Amino acid sequence: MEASFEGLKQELKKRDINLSYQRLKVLEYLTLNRCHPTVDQIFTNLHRDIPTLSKTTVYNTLRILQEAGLIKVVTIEDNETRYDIDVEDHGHFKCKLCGKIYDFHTDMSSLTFDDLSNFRIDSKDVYFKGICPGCLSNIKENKRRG
Amino acid sequence: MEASFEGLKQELKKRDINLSYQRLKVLEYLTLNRCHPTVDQIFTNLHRDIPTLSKTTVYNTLRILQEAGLIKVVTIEDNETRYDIDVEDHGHFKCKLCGKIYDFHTDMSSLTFDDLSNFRIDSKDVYFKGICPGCLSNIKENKRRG
DNA sequence: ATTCTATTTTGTAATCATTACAGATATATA
DNA sequence: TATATATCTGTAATGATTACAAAATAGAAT
Repeated sequence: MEASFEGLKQELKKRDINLSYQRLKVLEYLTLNRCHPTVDQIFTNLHRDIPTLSKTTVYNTLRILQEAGLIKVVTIEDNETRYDIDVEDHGHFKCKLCGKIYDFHTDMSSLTFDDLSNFRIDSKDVYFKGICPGCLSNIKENKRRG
Repeated sequence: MEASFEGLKQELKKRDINLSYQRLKVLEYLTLNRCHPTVDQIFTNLHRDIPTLSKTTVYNTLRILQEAGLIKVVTIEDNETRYDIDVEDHGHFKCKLCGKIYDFHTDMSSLTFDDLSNFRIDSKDVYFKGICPGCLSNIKENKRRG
């Protein structure tokens, strides 16, 4: 687990971001928890290991990592900003019932759209919403039982 | 302008939403201002005509209209919830420089993605970010002038 | 038109996420 | 080790949104 630390350090150095214990820990958390955590989740979990950790530091770190292109912000819902270590193009599906966010692979280049040739497109995000298989089967189960 | 009121009333009645002056005005504002306004923009503008209007009412109304499927929430940015009267599938492009949000037509059905056949997909959103033509030419202009 | 009931609106207070800021701490360099 | 710089921390401030109760309004019944 601590082994990947070296790799993360390289990533930060490559981008001229000074390494600090807090920054490495945030990055490590995102690497190990690919569930698109919120700031609060990150803070609460890291706080167990680092009792002096401040939420401000988590915010600052996430901003720096995002500006460096190491992480992506997921704004699929308006009341909860989430963070994703996977910066490759992919889609996000949010289940309305359990709230879980699922990754799915999509080929963004397959998407046809109006002529935007005079626009400089830097990023593309695809967000789906609906109900996941687990919650769907729960619904069916409840119906059967009445 | 007031002529479209009748049409909007029908829309509300069809969905069992009681009509009130405030609700009609919010809906009318969104119909006439298709720039994906924020709550604050809607409130500030309507407040000129309706001095007693409360921001809470704007929030309540937007929630009701959204639940009825009459409007869509645009969460392309994490710090500003925006509202769109156009509920048909289409993409949103946000310019990083001027902040303006542009609509563009896309064919969502052209997008290829992983097997989600066990998921119930209710909505699809496509968000692009980058720089719009106007801001791009401003950049060029500034460079030329040094 | 008047009364009654249910719904909606309003305004304030509470909540929650995020940012600003300044002092304390840690890091890198000489 | 001393010094300068960058980072972290904790509190306070901000801004968006929600909760809530009283006031106002709309629609139905008389």
